Amino acid sequence: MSTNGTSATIKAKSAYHHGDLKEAMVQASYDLLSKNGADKFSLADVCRCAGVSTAAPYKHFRDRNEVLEIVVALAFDEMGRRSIEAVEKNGVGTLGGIIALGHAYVHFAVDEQHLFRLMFGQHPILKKAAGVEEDGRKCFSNVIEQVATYCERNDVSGDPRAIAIRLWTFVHGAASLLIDEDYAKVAPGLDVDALIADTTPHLLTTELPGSS
Amino acid sequence: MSTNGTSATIKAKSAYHHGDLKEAMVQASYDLLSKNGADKFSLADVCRCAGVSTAAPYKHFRDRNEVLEIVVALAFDEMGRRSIEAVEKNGVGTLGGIIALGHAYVHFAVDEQHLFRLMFGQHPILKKAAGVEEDGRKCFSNVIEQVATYCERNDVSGDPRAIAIRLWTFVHGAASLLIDEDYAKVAPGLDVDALIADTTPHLLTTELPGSS
DNA sequence: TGTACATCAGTGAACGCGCGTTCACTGATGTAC
DNA sequence: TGTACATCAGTGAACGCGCGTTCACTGATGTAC
Repeated sequence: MSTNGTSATIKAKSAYHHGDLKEAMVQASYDLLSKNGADKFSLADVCRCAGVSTAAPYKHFRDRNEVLEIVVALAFDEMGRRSIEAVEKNGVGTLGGIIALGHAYVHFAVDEQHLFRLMFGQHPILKKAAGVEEDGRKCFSNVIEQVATYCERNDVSGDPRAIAIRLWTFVHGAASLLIDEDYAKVAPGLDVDALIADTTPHLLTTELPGSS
Repeated sequence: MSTNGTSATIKAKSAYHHGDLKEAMVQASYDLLSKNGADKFSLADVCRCAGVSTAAPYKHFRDRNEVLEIVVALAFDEMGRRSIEAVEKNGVGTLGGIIALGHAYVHFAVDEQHLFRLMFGQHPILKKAAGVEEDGRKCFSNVIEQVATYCERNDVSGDPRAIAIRLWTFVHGAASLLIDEDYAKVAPGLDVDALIADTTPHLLTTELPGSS
C-alpha cells in the first residue's frame, strides 16, 4: 500500500483524480446553500471549496439546477428525519406529538433558513423537478398520519387531511414570519414556540366553544 | 404654446428633458417588479422602459436599493388601501370584516406575488430601511384594531394583539403556500378563501370547546 | 425685450465584476492480452 | 509479469452575458440684469 492508504477517508486516490469529487461537491453545495442561500450560490464557489476547476462539475452534473435539486432532496430528508424524531419523542398521535411536529418545522426553518426557503419558496425550475415534489409529499403525509391517529383517539370528527392543512398553514406562516424578520417589526421577542403550543389545540378541533 | 402643449400629461417638455423622469422610473420599476420580481429586476431594464440611458437613474436615486425601497412603500400603501376597503365593505369589527381582511391579504399576495415577496421576504437591505418598517406596522395595526373591536363586542377575553398575531400567522402561511405552489403538491385545487373563512373563528377565541 | 449665464437632467462610452458553460487538452487509472 | 490501450476525471483558458456604477460631456431651461 502506498502512503495514500493512511488517508482517513476513501477519497484522494491521487492529487489529480479526486476519488469522490461528486460527493464532495454535493457536500460543499449543501454547506454553501445552507450558509448563503440560493441567490448567492454559484458553481464557481463550489469549485473553489472543492479545490477544482470551474469546468469539473460538468463531468458529474447536468448543470447548476441539478445540484440545487440534489441539495433540496437532502434538505427534505433532514427535515423528515427531525419530524419523525420529534413525534417519537413526544408521543405518536398525541397533542404533544403534534405540537412537537410544529416546533420541529419552525426550528428547522430557523436553523436552516436558506434551505427552508429553497424547499418551499418559488424556484420555477425546482418546482418541476419530480423528486422534489415527492419529498414534499412524504413530509406532509407524516402530519396527516399523526392528526388521523389523534382524531380517532379523541373522537374528533372531520377530515384529518383538512386539519393537517390548517396546521401546516399556521406553522408555515410562523416559520416564514420569523425567519424573514417580519415579527420583529411588530412583535419583537415573540415566543413562537409558545404561539404554536397555544394555537394548535384551536386548530385540532372542528367544534367551536359555546356550540356544545 | 408649442405643439407639446397638446400632450395629455404634464411631462415631455422636450425630447431631451423628460419632464418627470423620476416619477416615470418609479412607475416603470413598480411595474417591472410586479411582473418579474426582485431577482430579475435591474436598473438597466427600467432605463429601457423609460427610454433613457443607464446613467440617468443616478440623477434621481442614490442607487438600486433606493428604488426598491420606494416601490415597497408603494406596495404597502396599496395593500393598506385594499385592507381598509375590505373591512369597510364587510363590517368594522365583525367576523365578516376580519375574514375579509384575511381574504384581502391573500388576494393581494396572489395578484402581486412578486411585490408580496419583496414586502415580507428576506431582503437584508430593505429590512433596515426605516420607511418600510413603518409601513408594515401601519398595516398590522389595522388588524389589531378590528380584532379589538370584535373582542369587545363579543365578550372575548384575551389580548387582541396576541389574537391578531395568530390571525396574521395563519393568513400569511396560506398566502405563502399558495403563491409558492406548495399547496399544489399536496392539496391541488384547495379553496384557500374557504380555508380562511372556516379557520378564522377558531383563532378568534381564547376558549376551547368542551371547556364551557 | 434681449442677452449672458448658471443650473442640472440626461448622454454615451467605459470600467470591473462574476457568472454559467464550452472546448480541446492531459494525465492517471484499470484492463485485455 | 509486462505492455498497449481505452477510458474518462479533471484542467485551464476562453466565450458571451448583463449587471451597477462612474465619468466627462452636452444641451435645454429659467433667471438676473
